[in-house]
Amino acid sequence: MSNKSAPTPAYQRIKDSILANIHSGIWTAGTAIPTEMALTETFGVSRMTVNRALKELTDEQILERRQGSGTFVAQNKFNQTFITVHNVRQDIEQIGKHYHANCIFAKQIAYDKLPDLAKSLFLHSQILYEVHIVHYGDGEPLQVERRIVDIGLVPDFSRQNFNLINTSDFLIKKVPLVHGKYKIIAANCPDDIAQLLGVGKDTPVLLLRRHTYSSGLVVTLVEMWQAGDSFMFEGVL
Amino acid sequence: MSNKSAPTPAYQRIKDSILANIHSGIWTAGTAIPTEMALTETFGVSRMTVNRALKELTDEQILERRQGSGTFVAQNKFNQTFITVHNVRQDIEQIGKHYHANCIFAKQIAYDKLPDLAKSLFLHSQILYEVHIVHYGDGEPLQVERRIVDIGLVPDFSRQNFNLINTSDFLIKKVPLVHGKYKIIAANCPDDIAQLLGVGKDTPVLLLRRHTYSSGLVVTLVEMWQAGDSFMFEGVL
DNA sequence: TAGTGGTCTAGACCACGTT
DNA sequence: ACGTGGTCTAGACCACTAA
Repeated sequence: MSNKSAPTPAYQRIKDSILANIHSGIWTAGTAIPTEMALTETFGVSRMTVNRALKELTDEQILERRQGSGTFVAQNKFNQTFITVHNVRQDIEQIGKHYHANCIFAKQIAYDKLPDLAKSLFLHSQILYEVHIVHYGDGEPLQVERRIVDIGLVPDFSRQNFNLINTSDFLIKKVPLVHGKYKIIAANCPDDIAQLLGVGKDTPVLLLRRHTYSSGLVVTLVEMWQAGDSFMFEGVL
Repeated sequence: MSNKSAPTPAYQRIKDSILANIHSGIWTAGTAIPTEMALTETFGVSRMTVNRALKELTDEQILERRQGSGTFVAQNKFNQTFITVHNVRQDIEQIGKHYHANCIFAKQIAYDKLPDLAKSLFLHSQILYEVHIVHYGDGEPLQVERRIVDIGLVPDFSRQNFNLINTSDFLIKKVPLVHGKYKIIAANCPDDIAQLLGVGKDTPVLLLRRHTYSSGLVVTLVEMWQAGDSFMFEGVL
């Protein structure tokens, strides 16, 4: 009765079979697919194995399950697309360019000198540190990072050399399991950023702004500016 | 011996416990966590239940598993962020505005009148259809959609009323399980788009460009323009 | 009430890495 | 050789939905 554990696992064969039925149009969005018991008999496997296949397809938003009712082909897919935002360094190296960084500003700052946006986020913090870092690909400036960190929560931060250490890499080691929110905005490039990026003033740029929490407190607020045509977010559905 | 199926499932309690250890800093990135057998005894559950908890945390990129070696706290997290791009209609209705659409252009177009980008994608297609649609929130134009569809693959497309039917919703029904690539670009708003969006020329705008495949052929190419400050992509890590 | 999915058990064999 | 995770079984009880 034991399974010979063929090259392709049973749950994968079941997934492939279901995907083939959807792909070929036999099962369209909203269609009820066979029950777990039915698939158990069709494929000659235990219910747990069928369950795993269906659960994974549900996690991938391809199926939708309703307890007491059945399993259905999901409606979405087009409507929910994921974009992956990587580390700057990874992004730059992935397009085959040599990466380096230059930290041009690193100072402790007073709470009342913060921009309004930052004030609303760092309500309970007194000790804040700001860094400005330019990220280069093959010697060309591709991204400007402006970051504010609550060094009450990450005391070592101000003692790092950010020409060598990536701020994100450092923070994730010190403050694991963070949670954040971000926005991508198209903006005209302010003067100072334009100079650093080597583009004309009022060139359109992508601004990614993110603040990151740990245990309910904002650890860091970061703005990443990049010239619109030299860099972009990219992803696969 | 049977489990009483408490309000919170056993696998969830195990996940919570592991997350608590990571969150509190007891287990940091790279740390090896207890083996499945050890957790089986600790929590008094079967190995399958422990396995589910660990598998889910691995899928969520919080743990990393190495066969023959062990389970470890993952390094990433900061470095891979997901942005969800929804349907325009969903996005507009989610911010509490009334949605409506206006299709202002819908014509079959000849292959040699395509822009270069489109030519490279629709190599094998002869019958192409282009639509321009403006999406409104509370009567205000928020997004302009320009789309080219291979109606050799989706013949019904040209007969729809896109004031009422969402192009994405229609396509996903006709061409299930598609696969696509997209880019988000910051650009200066061209004249015609600026007029439709009701913004000044050269206002910075977000341009999301996506082409979508089915069975290896490009089904549709779409450009979605939206004013930089009135709309944005947003997500949670 | 009958049928569905949600969860769980107590075993098992296997592939892989480390020793 | 040994311990790890990867997969699987043949049952089971439960919660939920629909008839």
